[in-house]
Amino acid sequence: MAKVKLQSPKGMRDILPEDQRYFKYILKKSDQLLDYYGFERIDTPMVESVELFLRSVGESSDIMEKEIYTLKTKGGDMLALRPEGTAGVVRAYIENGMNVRPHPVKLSYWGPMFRHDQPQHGRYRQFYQIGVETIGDSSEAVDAELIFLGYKLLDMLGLDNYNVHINSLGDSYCRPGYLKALKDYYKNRSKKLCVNCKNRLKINILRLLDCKEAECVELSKEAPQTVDFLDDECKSHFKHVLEFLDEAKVPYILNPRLVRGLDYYTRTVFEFLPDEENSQASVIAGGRYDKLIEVLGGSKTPAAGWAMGIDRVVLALKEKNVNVPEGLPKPKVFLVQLGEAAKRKSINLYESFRKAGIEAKSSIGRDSIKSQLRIANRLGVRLALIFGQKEALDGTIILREMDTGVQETIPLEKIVDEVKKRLKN
RNA sequence: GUGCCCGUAGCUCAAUGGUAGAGCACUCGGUUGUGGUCCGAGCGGUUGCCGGUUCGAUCCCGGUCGGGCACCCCA
Repeated sequence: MAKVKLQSPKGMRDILPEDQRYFKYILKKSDQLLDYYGFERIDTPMVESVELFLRSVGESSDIMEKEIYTLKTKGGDMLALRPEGTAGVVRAYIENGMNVRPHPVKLSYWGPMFRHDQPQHGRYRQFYQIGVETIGDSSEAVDAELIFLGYKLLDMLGLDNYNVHINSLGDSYCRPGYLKALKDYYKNRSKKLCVNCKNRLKINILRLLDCKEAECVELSKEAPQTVDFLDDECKSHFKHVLEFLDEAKVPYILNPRLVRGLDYYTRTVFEFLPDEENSQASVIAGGRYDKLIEVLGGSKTPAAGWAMGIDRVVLALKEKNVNVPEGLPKPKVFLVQLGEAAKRKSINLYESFRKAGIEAKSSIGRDSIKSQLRIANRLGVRLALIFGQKEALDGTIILREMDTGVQETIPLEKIVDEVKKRLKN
């Protein structure tokens, strides 16, 4: 068999130890915030039936048309790697009869998502999201709270350069009227559209609005806007959401051309984009999806939510040089062990430092004192403890101040206290 | 999926149409059980992979895989 160099699949990468602290940091902050706001954690499978996404995300969405990872089981079921989190959470809500819980049901999740897309800066085929869903409440306050939380979370993470772009898509009562107006508008102008948009005209007309082709952008400027077609209820809903945001001092930008790539959104849709102009790297996106639960077989239940791209947040944290805590606390003490007897006794000694809450390190496999002290030095510990044959026999240990090289022999039973004392100064 | 750029040791890079080096990193040593600086040694690459041109290719050509960027789209 030919030796083939193994590598991770395209667009999928390893998250190495030195990057784990970013994930830890982001997850910790989001837990702090979301716990307080009453979001309960839910985990759903990374694989679901294709049908679920077909019905939720939408057949004509790019996700279903070209990005979905599908697989056939040995039993013949068609499954898909989840491209996003909401569908699975809603499925779980219905399947587990969560409609009998007090509403709204507030759920949060995090985990890998999969899209077969062309990898690029901040875009991977396996990427990580944190998401929240508030199910069973149609009020404006929910939309506003979600947006506020997104804003707050970014702020807590040390990212304050994001704006909320917001729009309302209307609902099943008023959207048809809008879509018709849009269709009429484009009907006479279809010749000017790009190839893609000509296709969109038939399949998913809303998406014409966020095409980036120059001619299409030009046309969309004059196109009818969703807000002008909202019925009274939708209009009032949108207005109130904005009022809430004003009150909460969340800066937002009304963007009539903001539509989302997923079919299930109704009324409020929003995206968090960085300040820089023309940046498309949205880091949080979401909206209201009052129809989705019905579509997936539940009873009529309004809901809203968002998802945050963790990988993009990590990039932003690095770019902004945000101070992210080390993954492991810096060790204060290094335990040098020489010879069998010392190594045997070291296990308990090491453990007594852990119990005392003192960060210690050792390198149990190494024999020479030289290489062990080298490591101690590299780790930047303040104290080295030298524990050899002789000391193991005498029941003592040598305590060395790394800065000065000054050493002292201490009775073994007093060493933890002595280290504690010295670390205080 | 499309276009442009890229692919030499873990990292950063060098080199020549005749099969490759440096720095850093890593391991070890420089007196018996003592680090940082210094010195020395070692480890480490079928030059991403496959094929073509050639007497000969890491360098030329094609393909492929992977990466970067832009587009499409999106978190």
